[in-house]
Amino acid sequence: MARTTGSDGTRTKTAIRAAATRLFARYGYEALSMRRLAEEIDLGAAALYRYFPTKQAILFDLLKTHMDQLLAAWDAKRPPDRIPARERLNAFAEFHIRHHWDRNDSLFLSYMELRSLTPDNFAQIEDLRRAYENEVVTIISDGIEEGSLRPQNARVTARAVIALMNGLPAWYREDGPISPPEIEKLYQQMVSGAAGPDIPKEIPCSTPA
Amino acid sequence: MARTTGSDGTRTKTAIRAAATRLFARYGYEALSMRRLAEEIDLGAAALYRYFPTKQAILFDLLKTHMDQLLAAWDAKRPPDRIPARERLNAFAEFHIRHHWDRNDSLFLSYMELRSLTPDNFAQIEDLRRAYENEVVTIISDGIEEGSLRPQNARVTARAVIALMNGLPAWYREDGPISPPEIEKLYQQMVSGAAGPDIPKEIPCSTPA
Amino acid sequence: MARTTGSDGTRTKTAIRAAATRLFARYGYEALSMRRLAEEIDLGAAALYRYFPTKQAILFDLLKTHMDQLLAAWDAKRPPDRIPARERLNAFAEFHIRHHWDRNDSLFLSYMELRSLTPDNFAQIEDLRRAYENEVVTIISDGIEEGSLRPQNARVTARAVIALMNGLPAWYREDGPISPPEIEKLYQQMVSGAAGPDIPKEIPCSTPA
Amino acid sequence: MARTTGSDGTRTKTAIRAAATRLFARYGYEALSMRRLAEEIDLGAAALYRYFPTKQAILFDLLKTHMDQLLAAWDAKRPPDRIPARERLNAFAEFHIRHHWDRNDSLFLSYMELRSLTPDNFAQIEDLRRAYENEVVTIISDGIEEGSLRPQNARVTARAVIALMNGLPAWYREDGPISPPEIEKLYQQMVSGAAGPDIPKEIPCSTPA
DNA sequence: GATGAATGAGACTTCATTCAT
DNA sequence: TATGAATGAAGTCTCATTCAT
Repeated sequence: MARTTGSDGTRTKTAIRAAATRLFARYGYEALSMRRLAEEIDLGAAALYRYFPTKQAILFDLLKTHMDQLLAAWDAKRPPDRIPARERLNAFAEFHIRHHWDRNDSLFLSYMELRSLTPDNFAQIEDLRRAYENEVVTIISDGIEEGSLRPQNARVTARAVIALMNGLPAWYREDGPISPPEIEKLYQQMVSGAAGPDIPKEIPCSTPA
Repeated sequence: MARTTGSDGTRTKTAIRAAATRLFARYGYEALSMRRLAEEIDLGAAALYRYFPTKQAILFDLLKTHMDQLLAAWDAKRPPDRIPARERLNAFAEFHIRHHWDRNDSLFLSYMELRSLTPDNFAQIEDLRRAYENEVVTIISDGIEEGSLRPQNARVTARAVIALMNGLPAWYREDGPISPPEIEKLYQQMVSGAAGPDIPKEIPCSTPA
Repeated sequence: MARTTGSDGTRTKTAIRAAATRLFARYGYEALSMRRLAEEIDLGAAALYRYFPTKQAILFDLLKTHMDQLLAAWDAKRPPDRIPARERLNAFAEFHIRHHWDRNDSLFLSYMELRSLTPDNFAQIEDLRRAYENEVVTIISDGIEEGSLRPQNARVTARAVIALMNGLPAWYREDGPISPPEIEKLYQQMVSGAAGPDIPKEIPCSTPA
Repeated sequence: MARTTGSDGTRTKTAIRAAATRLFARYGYEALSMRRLAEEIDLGAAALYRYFPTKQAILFDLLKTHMDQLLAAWDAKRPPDRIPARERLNAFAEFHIRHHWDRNDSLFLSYMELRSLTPDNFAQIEDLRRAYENEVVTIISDGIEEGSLRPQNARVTARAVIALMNGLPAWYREDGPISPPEIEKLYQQMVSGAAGPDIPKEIPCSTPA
C-alpha cells in the first residue's frame, strides 16, 4: 500500500507544522507522541520522518521559523529612532499583539517549550529572543534618556512588558467577550503605563491664581 | 537490607517535595522520571510510592500546597477594603513578589505545569488560581470605581499584572546585579503603572501666576 | 524528473552488485539498509527493486554468482587426476588464493553471511560450497591412498585448509608490507604442511653401512 | 504484576549471558532482537535493561569476558620458554582446542561479531586478541630462530594456524562421527604441519645397503 | 521504611517494501 | 529508468508502577 493519490510533500510538511504547533501548545512537547501527531493529519508515524529527522527538529523548526518571522516583521514595521520613545513603545506593543494575534500557539510555544530544546538549539533560539528583547530595551533606554519614561533598569522593564503581553494567549479565547481591537488598545495602555506614567508637559493648575 | 537507621518518613516526604519542585521546574513534569527524582534524594524509585500514589499526585500536591499557602499568606496580609485601591494594589504587588522570592520554582510550576494536571486536578487548582486572581480583580474594580485606576476591564488588567510579575522567575538569578529590594520596588511601580497612571487630584501649578 | 540520459540498466545492476558486495562485507547484511546501499550509487531506494525483488535476493545473487564463478574457474584450472596429490593440492592452494585475490569481499561474504540466507537459499549455496570442498576432499583422499599425505580424516583436513586460507582476507591490507606473491607462496606451504609432511622418497641414511 | 517469587538477579544475569551467547552465535548480533533474547529466558524485554544498559553492552561483555578468560587460562597453562618451540606450539594447539571445546559459541562470536562492536569496544577487544595472537607469534618466532619451524613470517603463520583452528566450530556437531580427542589430535598435527615440517634428525635408511 | 526484580505499555525511530507518477 | 511519498512492522529503550522481601 503506497501513498494516497495526489499526496504532496510540500502540503504535507505544512500540515505537519500546523498540527505540531497546535498540539505541542496544547499538550506539551514531551506529552505529544509522534504517533498522535501523525494521526492528526492522517499519516503513519513513519511518514513524519521524511520531513523532519527527529521530533526535536520539529520543535526547533517551529521556534526558529517563528522568531525569524517575528524579527523580520518588526524590522519592516519598526518606527524610526527620531520618533519619541513612548510612541515607539506604543508601536511596539501594537505590533507585538497584532503579530501574534493569529500566532497564539507559536507565541505560547516560544516561551513554554524553550526548556525542551537541546542545548545547541536552545542557544540559537535564545539569541533570537535576545535580539527581539533588545529592541524593547533600546526603546526604553531611549525613553529614559529623553526623560519620558521611568528612569529605571531598562532590561528589567523590557522583560516585564514582554511578559505582560505574553500573558495574553494563556487566557484569550476567540469566542470571548472582548474584541481584539479592544484588547489591543488595553494592552498598549498597560505596557505604556508599566514603562512609566506619561507626565503631561502642560498641566492645568489646580490652584489658579 | 533493612532501612537505614534513623530514616524518617516525614523528612523523606519533605525531601521528595523539595526535589520534585526543583526538578519539575528544571526539566518539566513529563521529562522528569520517577527514577531520576528518587535518585536525587538517594532513594530507590519504589520508595516514592510509599509517599505518593502516583507521579501525578506529586505534582498536584505541590501545586495545591503552593496555592493554599499563597492564599493563606495573602489572607493574613490583605489590607482592609477601606484603604485606597492603589495602595492595596501596591501592597499586593509587594506581597506577591516577596512571597515568591524563595518560592521561585513553585511559582514557575504553578503556571507552567497546569497542563500536566489531569482534568480533575486541573479544575481544583484552577479554582484556587481564580480565587487569587479575584483578589486582584476586586482591587482593580474598586480602583476603577474610585476613579483612581484606569477605567478598563478589571479582569484583563488583573491577569496582565500577574503575568507581568510572573515573568520574574524566568530570568531572575540570585547572583544577578540587581538586589531583591530594588527588583521589588521596580515591579511594584510597573504594576501600579500598568493599572493606570496615578493622576494626582491636586497638581501644583508648573507655571504659577 | 525523468531518468538521467544515458542511464543504463545493465550498468546499474553491476553497480548495485559491486556496492552490495563491499557494503555487506563492511557492515554485514542485517546492518546495511537498502537506503544506504542505494545512496552509495546515487539512486533512490525504490530503484533497487527494479533490479532485485528483495534484499535477500541481492545477497543470494552475490553468493550464488561467487560460487558459480569459483567452481567454473577451478574447473578450468583443475589439474588431471594422474598428477600426484600433493602437487594437485599445491595447485589448488595457488588457485584459491589467486582467485580470491581481488574478490576479497566476496570470499568474506561467502562464509560470514551464510546465516543471513533464508533456508532455501542457504541450501543452494551450501550445495555449491560442498561441491567446492569436495574437490579438496578428493585430492586429500587420493593423497592418503597414495601415501603422500597424512593418513587422516580427509574432510576435516579439507575444511581446515580452506579455513586456513579464508583467514587471509580478515587481515590482509593492500598497503601491507608483504607482497601478494609472497603471501601466495606462504599459504601454499602452510596448506601443504597442514595436509601432512612431505616425506621425501629418498632419504640419505643417517646410519650408512 | 511484579516478579516471580524467587527470582534472583545473579541467576538472571547469568541466564542472559548464556542465552545471548547462544542466540548471537545462531542468528547474529543484528538479527537477534532484545525481545527474542528476553523471551528465551522467560523475561520481559524491559528486564534486560536492569542488567545491561544496551544491547551493545551485552555483546561487549560477552567478548570481553571470553578474551579475559582465554588469556588467563593460557597464562595458567603456558609452557616455559625453554621448551622447544614445536612442543610449545603443540601445547598451544591442544590448549586452544580444549579451551573452546565447550565454548564453541563464544569462540564463534569472538571473530564473527567483531564488526558489530562500536569502535571503542572494538579497540579494546582487538587489543586482547592481539595479545593472544602474540603468544603464538612468539612461539613461532622462537621456532624459526631455533631452526625447528619453517623460516617464514611468524605473524602470518600465527594468524593462519589460529584461523585453521577457528574453522572448527563452523562445522563441528556434538553428535558427529569423530570424537573430541581425535579432533584434538588431528588439529594439533595440522597446526604443527602448517608451521613447518618436523624434519627428523635421524631417519632410518629406506634402502639399506 | 525501603529495595530489587520485574512488567506492560508505549516512546522515538528505522526498516524493507509498495505504487503512482 | 527512476523517484517521492507513504506504510506497517519491528527495532531499542524508558517509563510509571507493582510486589515480595
